[in-house]
Amino acid sequence: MSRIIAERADVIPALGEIFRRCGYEGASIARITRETGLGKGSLYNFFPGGKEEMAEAVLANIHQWFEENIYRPLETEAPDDALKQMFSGVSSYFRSGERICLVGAFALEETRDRFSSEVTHYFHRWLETLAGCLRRKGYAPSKAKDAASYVIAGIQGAIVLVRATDDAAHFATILKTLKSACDEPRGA
Amino acid sequence: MSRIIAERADVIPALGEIFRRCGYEGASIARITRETGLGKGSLYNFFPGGKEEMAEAVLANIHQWFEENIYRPLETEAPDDALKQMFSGVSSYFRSGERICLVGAFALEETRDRFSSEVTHYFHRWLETLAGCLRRKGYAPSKAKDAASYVIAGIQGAIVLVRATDDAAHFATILKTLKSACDEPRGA
DNA sequence: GGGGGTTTTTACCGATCAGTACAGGATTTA
DNA sequence: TAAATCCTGTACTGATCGGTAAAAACCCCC
Repeated sequence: MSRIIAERADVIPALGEIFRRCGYEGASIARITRETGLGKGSLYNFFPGGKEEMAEAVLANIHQWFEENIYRPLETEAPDDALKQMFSGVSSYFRSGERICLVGAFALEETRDRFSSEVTHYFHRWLETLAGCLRRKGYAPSKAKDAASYVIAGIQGAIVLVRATDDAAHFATILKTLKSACDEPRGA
Repeated sequence: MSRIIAERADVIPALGEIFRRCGYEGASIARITRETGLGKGSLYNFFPGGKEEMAEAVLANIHQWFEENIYRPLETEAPDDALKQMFSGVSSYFRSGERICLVGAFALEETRDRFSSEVTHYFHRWLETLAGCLRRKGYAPSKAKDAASYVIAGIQGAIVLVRATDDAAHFATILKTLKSACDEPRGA
């Protein structure tokens, strides 16, 4: 290990994986120190606000990733390209459902209240950028909104299903169906 | 309150709601005693195995409900009726997403490992009975399996989305789209 | 080779965790 | 009514929780 073992930014991804694996309550400080290799002092030096600040930093980091890799393409690129990027990006980001969506998990946990603004922001941005993309693709505004929530729910549910059944194959088939549903909108 | 305030069976639904609200780790014994009104002694009298046995009882209770109200109709009734029952039953059971699916939540939590057999059983039964129903409706076997996982993922994701956005309206529109997707199978 | 400031280690805090032990109260049985 | 059994409130255990404080180690610049 080099001189400075870790900076604050270097710890955040590791924190993210711990929160993913254990949830917010299950990620005890003792566990975090053990798995990051950082002592309590270092942790509270990086994150004076304690565990809550750690989780906020992780959520901000996640949001930034989605902003750059998912939302921005949905806003700026050609609809079909953007959709393709979204599905492939999401598939590799969540490792076919073996890596859970921390924001979705937080939405189900009790911690939902604590981080409600981050959680709602994440999903609102996703909903609005995806709906915008579908509008540009030719969807009527209200259909675009419905389809966006439909697709995002499908992705979140695919993660749940993969974790529950321990069968990552579900993920690809579900996303494929979602993608084709985007391409051939049906009447509601 | 009557002579015997509560029997074991009476406590289980209350336990279920607490686990739903707080998760497994977040549902402390102190909290359970407070919200059920039962003392520690009574709780450990009903559930000698402690919190783990409480959660198992809740999961068994949930599974039984789905077995009777969702899976059995899917197996025995006419496909279209069974599907209708499933969607309306699920919608009222999860109160349009405002009540989460405890099994799905456990699948995302760390507790997944502890209750993995119950979690996988719940989803496997749902997958197999729904796929069977779709086969009887005319789906090819492999299409039926894919559609079943697609629909169940959609339902689970709808719950996540409702909780995240605090907008229960998503639930009905997503389930409506899922239902129409069952009625008009598209090519994959 | 020192200061001076910043990390990091370590011990410690009160609170809470799940679970146990047991005594006293209530109920049932005789 | 008396005895036996069952139920339940309460106090307690050791462990762990998140967080703090201060001393020790470290680094950079002079």
